[in-house]
Amino acid sequence: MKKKITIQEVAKKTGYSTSTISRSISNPSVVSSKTRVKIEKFIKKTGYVHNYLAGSLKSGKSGFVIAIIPTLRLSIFSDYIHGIKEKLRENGFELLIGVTNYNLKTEEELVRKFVSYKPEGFIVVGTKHTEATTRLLLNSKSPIVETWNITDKPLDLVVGFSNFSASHQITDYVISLNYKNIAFATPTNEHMENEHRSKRRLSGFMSRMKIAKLKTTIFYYTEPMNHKLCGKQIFNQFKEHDSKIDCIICGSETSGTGLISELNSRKFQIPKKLGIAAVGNSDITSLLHPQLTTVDFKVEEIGIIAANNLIGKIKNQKIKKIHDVGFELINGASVVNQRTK
Amino acid sequence: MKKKITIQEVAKKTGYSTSTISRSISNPSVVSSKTRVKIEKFIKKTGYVHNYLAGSLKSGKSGFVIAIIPTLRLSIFSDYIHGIKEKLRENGFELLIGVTNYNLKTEEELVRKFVSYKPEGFIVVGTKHTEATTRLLLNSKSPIVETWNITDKPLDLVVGFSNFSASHQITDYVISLNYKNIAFATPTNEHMENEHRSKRRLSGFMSRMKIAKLKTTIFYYTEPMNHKLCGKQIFNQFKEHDSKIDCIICGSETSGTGLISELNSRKFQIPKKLGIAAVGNSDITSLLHPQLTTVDFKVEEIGIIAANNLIGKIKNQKIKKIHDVGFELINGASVVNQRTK
DNA sequence: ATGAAAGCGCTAACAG
DNA sequence: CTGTTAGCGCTTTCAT
Repeated sequence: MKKKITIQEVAKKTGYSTSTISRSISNPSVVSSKTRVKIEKFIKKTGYVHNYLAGSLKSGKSGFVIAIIPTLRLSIFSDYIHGIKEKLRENGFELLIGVTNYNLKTEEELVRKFVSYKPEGFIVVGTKHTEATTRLLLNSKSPIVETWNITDKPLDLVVGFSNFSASHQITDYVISLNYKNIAFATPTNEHMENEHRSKRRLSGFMSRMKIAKLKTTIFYYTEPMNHKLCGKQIFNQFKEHDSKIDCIICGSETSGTGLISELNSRKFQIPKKLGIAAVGNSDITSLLHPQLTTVDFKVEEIGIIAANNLIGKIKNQKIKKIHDVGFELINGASVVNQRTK
Repeated sequence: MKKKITIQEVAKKTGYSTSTISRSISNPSVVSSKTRVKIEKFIKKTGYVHNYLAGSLKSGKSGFVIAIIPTLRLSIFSDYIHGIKEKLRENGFELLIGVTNYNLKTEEELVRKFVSYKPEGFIVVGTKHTEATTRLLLNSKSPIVETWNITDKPLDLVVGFSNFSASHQITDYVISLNYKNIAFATPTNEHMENEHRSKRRLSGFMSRMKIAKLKTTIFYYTEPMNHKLCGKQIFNQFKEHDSKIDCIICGSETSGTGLISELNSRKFQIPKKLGIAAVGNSDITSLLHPQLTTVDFKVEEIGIIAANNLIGKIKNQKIKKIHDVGFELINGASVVNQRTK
């Protein structure tokens, strides 16, 4: 086992100073090509490995960016991370991921841990945090991007969409199809407690229904991440409900796809006997039949823009504090106009 | 903007030495509780943030583990990462993820970059790497776990399953249901080039078919990550094929779910008019109707065991070099016994 | 249980 | 274009 070789040895053996070695690694263009070639050859020969961590201690630039997400196991979040990661890679930053399981206290613990890594920026999901999280984040003096929601008072930057408007709009669309007895499915309160976004979606629905002067029904599910269970729970409430619901709007892509799957397995005809819509899209919706009518949040784009704006801020560029990426209506066959059917 | 405070200032202001401060942070139990409380209070008050990177430079332990995967956008890989991450977290390691897009040259570049982060271990997908990758990995002197395949000559450790056997077994099962004219769908050669696992799956199919003395048909797809496109391409070849195929085994969960979706959208009855099976499972299969009959690789378990074994090796424990986690047959309704139907 | 001293491996002024 | 110098902030023997 040969001993570890440092930049010092490379310097000694090649006859250059450590600075020149350092430069020829991190900024080759400032070194004469003769020198560079000689050094590179020596490095290749000996298999010297540059210690990035030592460098960042001195330079004060860790190159790390922290992204904190609720879970890695829903495709909306892995697509979002994919967007972030791509943008960071282009700019030479490295990503450290923290997973909260939708728990704000866990988010706090993650932030507490990650500040020790001296990251150059934070990208977090949501605009609601514990006081300690906020303090830690602000104290770090690094740029922060909040995502997946929009607010007029971000900690620093925000890139997202209005969960209220998204829900409002899908409800509006469902109403425009002449559905009259519409239910909204949402996580139970205890599961919403940490998930401000679900509440905003429920509000969006209620608000639009009030305008239409329609009666509202709420169904609940307890396992927001479990497609099948959401589907089953919603179906059970639907079945036992006394008045005749003609459309269910699910508060998430998870519950929406789960419900379609549940109904399919019961050969319950959609949209003939019941319309289904949702707030949120995923790669699954387009594989189901009928395809779910829903609102797509362009999560990868949120990731890309969040990373982009964060990097801009790191580089002291002037960045727009509030970026609303909006959303897009996905017109599936899971609802149909009630007049013309 | 208050200046950054270091361990030195904490030492000075509390009247202790830097060693004591350091200990009370990373190894509190060796410090008297009176001292610890005093220091902790001071830290809380001033918001001092420990610099983890500086510490690891001195201690020689970065705490980083590198995981390299083909993509983050297939749930099999995010579930796998989830398993790894969970185990690492329990043991105080931090995860750095590299994404290859199924390209071995990209894998090489990622490894080249990541060795500079002085990681304490590597977890890679696959047992096939470029020569340079192998050299870099071995040169790093860190433990390495190869995954998703099994080999009797791992670089270091391996945790996986036999792609050949998995494919062999699903073929065996399909044959046992008295299907006679079975096609196998696989990525085109140019897309397999870097993906040894697809070749092994094709071989498993061919081998079992040979034993059964059945004629083989191969269908190809060109975009292994695109569910819908795989499905369409396979369907087109099926439609234009002259002899009457009664079952298609798809080489991946992606193509399998894509094909079911495609057939559903054409109201093509499964398994009545055509049986569908696959090699590989994902969260989508159980939401489709009929549910895909396939082989499940227990990817999260692979992640957990890989991380576990890596950590064991880091801690100089004796770890079994080769760990075959096997696979499990998932019995969906996408195939049916041809005799009794 | 605590302190003093040494230095992990690198980068960044600054000088030439 | 290259070298000299002076640490980055922490951990870790080795003492006491």
